[in-house]
Amino acid sequence: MSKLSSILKSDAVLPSSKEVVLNLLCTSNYIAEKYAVFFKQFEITGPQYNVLRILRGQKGNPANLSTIQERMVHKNSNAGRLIDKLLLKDLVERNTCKENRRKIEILITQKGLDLLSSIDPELDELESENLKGFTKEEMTTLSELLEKLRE
Amino acid sequence: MSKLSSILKSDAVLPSSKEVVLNLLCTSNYIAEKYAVFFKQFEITGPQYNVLRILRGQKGNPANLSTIQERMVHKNSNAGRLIDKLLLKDLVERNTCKENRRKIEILITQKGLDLLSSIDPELDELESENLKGFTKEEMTTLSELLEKLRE
DNA sequence: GAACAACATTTGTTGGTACAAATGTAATGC
DNA sequence: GCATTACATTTGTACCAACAAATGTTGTTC
Repeated sequence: MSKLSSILKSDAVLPSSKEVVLNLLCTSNYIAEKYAVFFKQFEITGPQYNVLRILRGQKGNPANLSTIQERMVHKNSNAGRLIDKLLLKDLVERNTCKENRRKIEILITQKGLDLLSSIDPELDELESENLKGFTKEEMTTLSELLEKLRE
Repeated sequence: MSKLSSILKSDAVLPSSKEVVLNLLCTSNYIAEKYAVFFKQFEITGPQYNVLRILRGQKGNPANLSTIQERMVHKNSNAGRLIDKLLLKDLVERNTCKENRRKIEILITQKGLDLLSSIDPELDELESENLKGFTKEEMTTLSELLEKLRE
């Protein structure tokens, strides 16, 4: 059972608005934890994967810090320190930009690309597993309602 | 605009399953951030509020750490250190249990209760504001779909 | 060209999450 | 009663989030 009441061990009757928010937070935690466990096998974290994905999307062009920050799921994370961690694992390369020495150029390394290649098929599997009980319509409805909540 | 593409600055077409997950994470961040800003006025954080709520729900009976942990939205948070923070603000009281000295008894203070009283009406307002565009049916549907995702 | 503002990143600090290990206490079996 | 086990909390470490301040660089204005 994964009802709110059993997660929070409380039988209190809540207004629908609180129930929605608590469901949102609990489900988000649940999914985030699944991802964390998944990424751990690759000795990486979710935010670090996010950075690598963005860098791969650059298709060879270097990205600077602010661009990465903008595109991350967590806008307020400190991309600089995430890059530090990725550097230690040789998954990215960092150079100061010659034309504008305020900027730094960040590139994904071949090792980084290889790691992503090994992660992606398994991640796809995890994702379809997560949503295996859902019809296409339910997924669309859920996405729309979540989007509406951000308005 | 709060569409995923504008949040993540990417026009990539994603499979529905990835889209749902990203929408979930983005919406959860969005809401969590709103709450963080809200609680900040009261010099408290979301998890700390969560602990205070649980303690108030005890209606005068002390709670021990493991009980609090169990009932929290974030199960893996370190309730012990949250209690430390609350102690510094005199919002809770901590005593070692006389019958079983392994346990500690945690109680919310009058100051803590007063703080909750001042927070609650404003929080209710924030919550109904968050969901003001939703019909009752939409809220139910959203809660159900979120719950289904945890199965 | 010196002062100033704008930009890009780095650093520092506080708070929380996640997990493992250590500590102290109580109950159980022999 | 002593060792073992289970229980409840504390402590330690690594990582991320949130935010403010500092640093270094470039562009602009007078």
